Amino acid sequence: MADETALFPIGTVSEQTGVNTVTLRAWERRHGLLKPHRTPKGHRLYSQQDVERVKQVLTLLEQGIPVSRIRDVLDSNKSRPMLLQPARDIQTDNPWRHYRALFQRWIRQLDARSLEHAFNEAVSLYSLELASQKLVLPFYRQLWEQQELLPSTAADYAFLHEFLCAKLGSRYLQHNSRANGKRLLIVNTAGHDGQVETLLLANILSHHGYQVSLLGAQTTLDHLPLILERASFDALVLPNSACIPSALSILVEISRLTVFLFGLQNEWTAEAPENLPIYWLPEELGEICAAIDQELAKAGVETCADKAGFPSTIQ
Amino acid sequence: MADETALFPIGTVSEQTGVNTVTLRAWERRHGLLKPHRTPKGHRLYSQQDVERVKQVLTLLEQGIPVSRIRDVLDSNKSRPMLLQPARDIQTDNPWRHYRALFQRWIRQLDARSLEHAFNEAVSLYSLELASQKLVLPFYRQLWEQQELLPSTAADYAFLHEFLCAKLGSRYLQHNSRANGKRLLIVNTAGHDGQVETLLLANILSHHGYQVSLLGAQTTLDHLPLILERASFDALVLPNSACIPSALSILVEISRLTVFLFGLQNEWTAEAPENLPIYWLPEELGEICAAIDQELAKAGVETCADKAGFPSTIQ
DNA sequence: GCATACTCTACAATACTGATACAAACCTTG
DNA sequence: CAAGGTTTGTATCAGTATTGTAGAGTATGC
Repeated sequence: MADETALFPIGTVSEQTGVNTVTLRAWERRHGLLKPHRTPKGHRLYSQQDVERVKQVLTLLEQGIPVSRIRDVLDSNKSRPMLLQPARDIQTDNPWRHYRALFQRWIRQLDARSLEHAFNEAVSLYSLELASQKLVLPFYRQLWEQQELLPSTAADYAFLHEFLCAKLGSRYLQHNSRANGKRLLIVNTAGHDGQVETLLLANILSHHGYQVSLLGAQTTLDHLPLILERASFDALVLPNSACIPSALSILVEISRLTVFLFGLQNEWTAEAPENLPIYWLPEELGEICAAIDQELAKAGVETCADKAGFPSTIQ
Repeated sequence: MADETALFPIGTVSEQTGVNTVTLRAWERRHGLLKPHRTPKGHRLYSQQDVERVKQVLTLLEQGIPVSRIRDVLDSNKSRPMLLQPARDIQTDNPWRHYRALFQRWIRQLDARSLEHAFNEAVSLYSLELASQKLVLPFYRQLWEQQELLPSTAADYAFLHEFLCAKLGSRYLQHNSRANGKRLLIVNTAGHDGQVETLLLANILSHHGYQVSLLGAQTTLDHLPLILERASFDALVLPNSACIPSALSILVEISRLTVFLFGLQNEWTAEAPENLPIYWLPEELGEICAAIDQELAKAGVETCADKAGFPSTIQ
């Protein structure tokens, strides 16, 4: 269990990161890179976040950024979460090229550990939304296409898929355990191929504060009414695929839930029923939360006015 | 028997937990980690909860958290909802009944957060191996069977599957990033159905220190030679399914890798080639690491020698 | 009466602390 | 390109903290 409250002594941090204890102290003394808590007697106590920071420092070092500048780099990114260019060297023009190269390398070598490093760094320097859109998803989809043609890349795809499921699953659980907002049910009716996209969505939403429940590929629309009786949700999120308009309409009418669809729009969806609370999520990942917030706020108002007296879930 | 009110003297606790009596007293005196009841004459009397607490302390110690901090960590967890509740039910007779009930409840309500709490607790009180064997896998398999018959339980299965993938993936990455041992390649040729078992295995092995790379369901035996050229591994771990004896034999001869098979043995495997380094992993999860350690140690010493002599794990 | 437990002090093995020192690598600058 | 300075990782040191264990002396329980 990764307790947020857990604090580690310097030796443990050294083991976990591979940085000499002496060096850790030197970084702190010379550059203030870390400011661990102290015991009353002065022993350093590092939090899990400190450990993460050390790992970030390491990856920046690998890119040839001098230690003395790293603090500025890290702190300036912290204050402006989204868009600041990280260190200069990396990103002469396109920051993602750098990460693409890293991804390529670690995936070819099936090195999950290094791949995780690269992933963490990209996400922490930018954001999950941006990193996904610019790096992860294009890469993943490209491998998927290749894998169908070239058997030699099947392993790359299988490896990345497994990695992304693990990593995104991990973050989803972490965020979700702290989430306190409305309850969303995400159902991946798209099967294996939709797994990564679904997990990504779950990540974004739980990070934003929604309490997300995730259902895997064995569920179909038919099951949903039964499920919705058992637990109360504020909205339903579905992939476009395997959504039969009529079935969906009926579902919405019965459940009186707001439904969000994600993925590419296809024919029928252009003519989606207008009088039902069915919405398309924007393709831009960064806009998804705002879109849901907005519709749910509206729905929240309507609900009270419209169907006053009814419990928010169906009966 | 074994009511929750049972109280043990310090020696018994020491035996049950492996912690020296002197140490237990020191923990109490120096850090107030435990506050056992006392007889009128001052002898310590520990409850079952105290014993559990000691075990929690041990797992935190393993993570490198200093004894002096552990009290805070445990107490801050206590203030959070789930963690302390089990106290009574757990140990009446069968601790797993308690968790089965919790699992049932949280799965029915699709409540990932509570489910995670229950999972964490079971794993930290016992071990992943034990919790998997006694609780998680039986539960998972039961749902799998039900789900084929009763459509109403399809969601339960889909939910648990997704949860386990996320949770096990998360722990796997965490362990793996600290692992420093030999490199293992686990390939899940079994597809969706093998995902949880494979992740479980990856967890156990990476926790034990092996550097584990994980390949998902798109890989077949045919791909492996290509893959093995790109990255070096010390051994290969495969599910029994989809293993054609002849193909496997050839693969082993070419790659000169030790291969471990997991899952139920089927017909052909009884007659597995005896002169090749192909071994079955024991069904008992707790014994898997030892088995691999043993074979790899042997292989390491007499790499190219003839290992016809020892049929230990095969069979 | 013998095994077990109690308290308290002591001790050895680590681990951590700040400070200083030094060599190698990386810069300026002339 | 050479001289001189700076940066950075590591080594060392003396002093202190932490932590498991040992022992002495005494009390309890079956």
